[in-house]
Amino acid sequence: MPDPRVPTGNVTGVPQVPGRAVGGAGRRTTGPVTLMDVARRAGVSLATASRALNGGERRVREDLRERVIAAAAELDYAVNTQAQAVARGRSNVVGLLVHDIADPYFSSIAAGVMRAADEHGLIVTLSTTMRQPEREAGYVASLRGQRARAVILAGSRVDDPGLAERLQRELAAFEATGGRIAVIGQNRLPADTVLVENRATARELAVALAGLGHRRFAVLAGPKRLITAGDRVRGFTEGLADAGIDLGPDDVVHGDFTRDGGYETMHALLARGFDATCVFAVNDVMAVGAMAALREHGVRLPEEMAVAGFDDIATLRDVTPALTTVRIPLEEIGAAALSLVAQPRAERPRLRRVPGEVVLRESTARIG
Amino acid sequence: MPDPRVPTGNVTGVPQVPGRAVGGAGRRTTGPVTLMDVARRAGVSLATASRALNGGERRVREDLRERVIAAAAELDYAVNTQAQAVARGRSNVVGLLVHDIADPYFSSIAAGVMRAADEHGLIVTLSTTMRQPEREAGYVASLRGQRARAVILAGSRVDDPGLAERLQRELAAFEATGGRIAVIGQNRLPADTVLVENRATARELAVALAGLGHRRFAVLAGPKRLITAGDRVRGFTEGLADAGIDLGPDDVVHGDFTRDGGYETMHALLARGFDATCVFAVNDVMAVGAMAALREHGVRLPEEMAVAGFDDIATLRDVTPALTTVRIPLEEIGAAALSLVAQPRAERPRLRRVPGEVVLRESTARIG
DNA sequence: CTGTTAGCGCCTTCAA
DNA sequence: TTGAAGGCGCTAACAG
Repeated sequence: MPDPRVPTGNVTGVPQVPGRAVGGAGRRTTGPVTLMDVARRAGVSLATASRALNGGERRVREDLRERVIAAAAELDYAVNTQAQAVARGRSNVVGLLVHDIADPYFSSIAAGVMRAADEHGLIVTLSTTMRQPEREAGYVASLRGQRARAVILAGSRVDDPGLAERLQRELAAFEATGGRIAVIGQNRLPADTVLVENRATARELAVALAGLGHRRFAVLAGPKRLITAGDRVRGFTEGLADAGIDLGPDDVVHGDFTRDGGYETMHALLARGFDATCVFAVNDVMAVGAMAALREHGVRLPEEMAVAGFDDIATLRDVTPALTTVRIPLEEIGAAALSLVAQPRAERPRLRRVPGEVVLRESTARIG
Repeated sequence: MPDPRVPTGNVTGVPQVPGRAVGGAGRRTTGPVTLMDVARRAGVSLATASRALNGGERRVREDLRERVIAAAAELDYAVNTQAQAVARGRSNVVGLLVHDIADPYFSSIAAGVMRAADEHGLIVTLSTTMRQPEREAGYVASLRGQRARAVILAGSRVDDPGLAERLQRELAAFEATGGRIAVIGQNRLPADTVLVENRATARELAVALAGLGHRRFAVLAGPKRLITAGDRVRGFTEGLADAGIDLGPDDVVHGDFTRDGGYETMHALLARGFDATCVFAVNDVMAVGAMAALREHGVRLPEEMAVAGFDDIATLRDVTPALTTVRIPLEEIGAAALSLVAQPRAERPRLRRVPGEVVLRESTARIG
């Protein structure tokens, strides 16, 4: 159960919700069953009913306790969590902020968050920026209004000082009201962070690809301001340098962080002409788009062109040729982020490093 | 903005949250800024402040209104939506119930729900059953506790009278407290429904495949109790019958509704031996799993075996050979469901029919 | 148009 | 252990 304190109702199977009339002095309205109703039916006070139902410490006599629980079940009572939150000053909801929930990267993270939230008895509200990072701050403000217990920022940080400052202020305000914060991706905010080793693993990937005999590369780099994308490009460049390979500015082309982004930049590259044996797309979804574009141009994969991605998206593991990529444990990352915010705040921000793993598959054949 | 009534704060850019001391009689606590603080700073009453900030109808003098808004901005005030909901008796949250958010079918629907929710100023809380339909009722109860404005059931209905009855009772209770309900998929619940024409379109698909010359089929049917899966199998069987083709019980094998389900049942089928030129998997994710299994067995696609799926998952549009499938407008379905629950309840449940569209691609070559 | 005053449903001291 | 009562932050009559 998501929250053990919430009576599931219907234990007795008596569908008594509409038109119930309690005790001698029935309630006037037909609105939701309230704790008052339960208390009256059980013949106890409001306070006792509250303690019996919620009671962290069991300081209520057993028979009364049972009567209250029975009454709650009979009336199909469900505690008003909003009122509970107002009275207690804090709620049980965690806000999850993503750029696009249809993107498998985010939906995998979300799955992990949901699983962990369930275990912790927390409720998750979802917000999507529609890939407009400038909306993040507004959502954090909204979550502060909801008195959310925590917020998880799953989207990549953005290279924009103005935005970052506005977001930081909003986060500070959120935290000032007792909210917890976790960031997934980069360690650029003074908050608990699940750091994905984009740069280091992209570097390993480059070395591995060079080891396969590739010497000339093109990079589909994603949006310029997205730090996740930038880190991957940087790491990749470094890895190539390790192998004595130089990546010219013309070899790096920018575009959207989506399938269509990969498709279009690949098309542009093909139209312009380029000299490489291997294309690195900074995420799998783009890589798949690039593969489609290459095929349309009659380029045979992997013989005539190698392609590598990043993330190891589960749904994409069956594309052909199988995609060389970096495995990122997205679901675990989501779960880890939720665990962080479920814990009380530490003195210093916690940092959880998550390594990636290079996975060489058929899309990058050995050459030379 | 998600909710125009929620002041975004930080309009002035004064980071005044922690340690503010208002007017002569500063507040004792350092807790969240309250409407009372705003009212005091603006020199108006609580009611006026409330009206100025929320004011559906603008019945507050302009200068006062401005003073209140300025005060709110200076204090970085964010209305406590929980308290608001308690006072008003209803909240702005909609519960979205899916089986698995990592499944692209559900994440696409979720994307549509999010987009529409944003337009309507509603907040979405996500719940996942982890593919255990018996958990649905519990989540509806939890949403009743949250005083959610509505719930959207995105997962397939299940063929289980006991479960259905428990869910119905829970939904009735939810509705009795003023909640709205929308169901995606089958029209088996007395609630607004976005009906996906699984059966009719599966039938069309079968006819189309028969038109390609196929005469012997195998069906990866998914779980027995999942009605979405069942409807697709039924429609497909009917379509074959239209073409004078009989589908024997041995030609239909059950398994999970996932990629691995498709992979494993296909493997089982191959191990057992079967006589078909075309495999129909009841969703795309399973179809991709089946393709992987076929390849492992050295079966060439599509020459030696045709494969068809269902849903037209965007992320899977680039598999090779391109997958024949039925296009379902998942995002629009999600948006439609949200629109239904955003409207006031009608006398009779609304029904929105969503047709699918057969998309023939390379995975099902013409034979004969 | 503005302010006063009850609530909304629940939790939680504070006495008993 | 139990109950009465005040308070959480906000809204919505109801008077002015």
